[in-house]
Amino acid sequence: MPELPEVETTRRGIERALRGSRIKELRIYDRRLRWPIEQHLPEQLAGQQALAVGRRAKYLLLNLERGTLILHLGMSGSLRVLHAGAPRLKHDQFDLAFDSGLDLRFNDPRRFGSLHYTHEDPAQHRLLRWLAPEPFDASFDADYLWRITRTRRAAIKQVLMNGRLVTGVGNIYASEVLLRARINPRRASRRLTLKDCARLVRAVRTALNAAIRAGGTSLRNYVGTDGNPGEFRQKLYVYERDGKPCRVCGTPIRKITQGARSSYFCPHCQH
DNA sequence: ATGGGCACCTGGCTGC
DNA sequence: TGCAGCCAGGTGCCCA
Repeated sequence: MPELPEVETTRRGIERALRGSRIKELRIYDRRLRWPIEQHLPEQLAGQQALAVGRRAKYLLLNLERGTLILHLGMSGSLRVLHAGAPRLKHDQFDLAFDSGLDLRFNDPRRFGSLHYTHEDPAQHRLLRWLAPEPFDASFDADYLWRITRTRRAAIKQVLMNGRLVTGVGNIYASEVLLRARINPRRASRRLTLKDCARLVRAVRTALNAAIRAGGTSLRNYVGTDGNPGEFRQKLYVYERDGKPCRVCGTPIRKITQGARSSYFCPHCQH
């Protein structure tokens, strides 16, 4: 479910609510996430203060005094900040209870999410080590995109979705970004010009920024930490708009399948 | 090295 | 109403 804007919206909500408070208890309701939650995690976390909440790609990083919690929302996960004792709902997987009287609750119907803990530099964790630069980092620029696409035959949509090449862009925003950059999702990556790469970098940043400002996109499960849905859905140009008129030129939006995922594009605006 | 396909899991919707 | 089939926001891993 969540791509970078939803994860960033979640990060901001959590940080505001939890920064500085101390973990009382990790209550695990179901350890069977994408990787089973480590058995002895509760003892390791109890008593630690939450110093800050960071983000790397779509991972949330909860900085504690002695280590870092690495949390991924998967396809259908969401985090909410609740008052202690709030009734449990179906698919609640764990609660991180704080001494402030607030609980951080993870709900994830499909259980594709994950929770890890490390005492080391989280950037060196096996799940984070290979990730591409952050989209808002200066190192993610037209030259970078041009360089990594020179020898690739894969469609540009696939490159946007590959976390080792580009981070933060998932299936919704890949289509949205390509519309904004006026590039057809099927274009072979190595056929991109330097100017295409420059437009693409700008499009990634503007699309992600606009979605963050709207609190993310809610389609099925996603809610922010306050329980409210994101409002970017109304601003989508192409995603799940097949057959509807392009907001730029009026041509019907087309839907195709790439790598078993749906792509949406305007056959008139994108080449 | 690259890229394609599968796997993990539950639920909602469609169409017979 | 029931049920089969398909689809859904991610990504690690195996194989050619």
